[in-house]
Amino acid sequence: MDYKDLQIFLSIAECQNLGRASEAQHMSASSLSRRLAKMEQTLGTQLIARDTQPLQLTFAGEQFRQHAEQTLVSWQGLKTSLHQRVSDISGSLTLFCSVTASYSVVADLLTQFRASYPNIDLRIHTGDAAESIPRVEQGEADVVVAARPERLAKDLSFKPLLNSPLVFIAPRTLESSSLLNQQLHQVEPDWSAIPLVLSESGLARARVNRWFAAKNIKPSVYAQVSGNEAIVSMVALGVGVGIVPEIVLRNSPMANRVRVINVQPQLESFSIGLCANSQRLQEPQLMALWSVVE
Amino acid sequence: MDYKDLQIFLSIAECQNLGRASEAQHMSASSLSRRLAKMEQTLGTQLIARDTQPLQLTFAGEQFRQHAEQTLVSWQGLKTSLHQRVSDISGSLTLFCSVTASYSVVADLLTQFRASYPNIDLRIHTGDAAESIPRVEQGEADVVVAARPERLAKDLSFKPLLNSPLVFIAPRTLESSSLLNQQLHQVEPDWSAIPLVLSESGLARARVNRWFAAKNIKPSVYAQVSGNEAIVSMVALGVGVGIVPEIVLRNSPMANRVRVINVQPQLESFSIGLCANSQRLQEPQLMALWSVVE
DNA sequence: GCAGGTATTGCGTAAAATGATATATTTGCG
DNA sequence: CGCAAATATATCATTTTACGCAATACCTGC
Repeated sequence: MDYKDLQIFLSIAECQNLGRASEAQHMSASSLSRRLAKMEQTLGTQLIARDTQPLQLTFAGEQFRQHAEQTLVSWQGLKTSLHQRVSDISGSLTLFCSVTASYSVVADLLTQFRASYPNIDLRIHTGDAAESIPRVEQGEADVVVAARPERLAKDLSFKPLLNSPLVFIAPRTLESSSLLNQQLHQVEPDWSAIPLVLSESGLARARVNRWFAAKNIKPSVYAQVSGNEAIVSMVALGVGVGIVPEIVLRNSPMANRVRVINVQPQLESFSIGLCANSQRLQEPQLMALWSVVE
Repeated sequence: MDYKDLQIFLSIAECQNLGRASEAQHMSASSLSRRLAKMEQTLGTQLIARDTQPLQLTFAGEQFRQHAEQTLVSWQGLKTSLHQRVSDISGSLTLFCSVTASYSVVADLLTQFRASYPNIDLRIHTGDAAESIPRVEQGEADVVVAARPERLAKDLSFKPLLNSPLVFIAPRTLESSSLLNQQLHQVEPDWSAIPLVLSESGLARARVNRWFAAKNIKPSVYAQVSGNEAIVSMVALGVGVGIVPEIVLRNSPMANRVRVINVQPQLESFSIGLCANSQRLQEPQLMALWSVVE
């Protein structure tokens, strides 16, 4: 039995459904199902009645829930009490990230961070992901969430949080007879005939340029946009094909009006993480943030 | 963090030394060391001061010890409370095993069993391991600890506990000029010239017979003994070469007067475990014992 | 300074967890 | 009643993690 199991169990009990719990825990539902089954096997009792919807705790499950809650509270208490000296460090921290990042990674990060360091005043600024690195270099932000650049300036430190592939997206248009759609159904479409919506600058743009250069193609750029989120919107409107990190797509309300198209070779993945000035990592607030990412 | 980690930590804290803790937990010291290091990394603090002997808890370690104890007590309580219906089953259970088994596997098994089912009166009989299977077949014992036979009678159930290889042992005699020693230092000794001390019967004897038959050798049997423990003693006295399960050797006070010799091919390992009549597994006492072995 | 016991690290192997996919099961609605 | 959507579980390939052994680093007491 693992503390992660306890957390998973509480999450399932709260969500009353594996799917939602799997999102909350950032794990596949199959994994949750198996871990729950294993807990039940360990205890030799059924904890959750599966023949009902929403899921309901059995008597044993209720007992276990109490144990799990109590244990995790004690654990959390221990952790914070051991960090007490640093937990009452105060001050402020300015974090810059894209809107997408603020919805996904940053949201989780903050939950943890606020619990451990309630006295640090965290200010979040959002903007185009391409601006992240410059902002931290120029000291306009203490820390940023950014994709790891090809060559990281040597006075910057990077702490990876997750990977996200860079994908081509096309409008999920109904008129399959459109010129755009005809092109895309070819094995090797004529890219010079396809209007593209690209980032104005930044790592994504650099990778796209390289991808086309490798194929010796001069792409036809319909629009250059600042902010990956806008790319999804424009593609959804049907103006052309765009290229965005998969995580942007996943968090976009337009995601269902757009489809991912497979290309070969695949573009290199983004490694998204925290980035800050190496010297300044000694500052207590930054150390605190760093320590939250285990 | 895992409940096993908590247990390991408590064990280290109690033993004040990794070596003893590793025996108590049936794990290698290196594993304990690594798991302790990982716990400290998780908590971001040192838990045990390594620069002192015996090992001493730091302040954080003391805090953690309290958390661990409290959590494990709560966990143990939960388990027993969920098994309450069966935990107050009473009755008696007769277990037959070899002396060696009673020292090693059975000792641990009993600790667990008594904690979970204090009202079951467990009677232990010890004797030659070769008698185990007959005893359970004839109903003289409710359950036995035995090596898994090649062909298990179909009305018997077997639950493995551990594996132990079957090894050749020779006296660790100082007179390296002895005839026996000269033979054994050959790459392929003349087995017909080496006096052997073997089990009178049982699985070990069957495997030994097969081993020699495969080499087309007629072994020279000096003595046939009932009880593997006696083999070690006789070999220690210098009468010849014996063949015993490694676990018998490890638990023998004669172990240091004897040495293991390598032979090719190696004899097949023993799988040692619990064995009982399949039908009778429905009886509450046997179910209880079975459930203790997770 | 040098044994003897003790903790840690490197490395190859073995076991466990995971996600993607396929399958079974249930729920809700026409 | 039956079909579609949603939900849980099983299977499989892959990755990750834990393990023991052996080699190394470390401390202790003489």
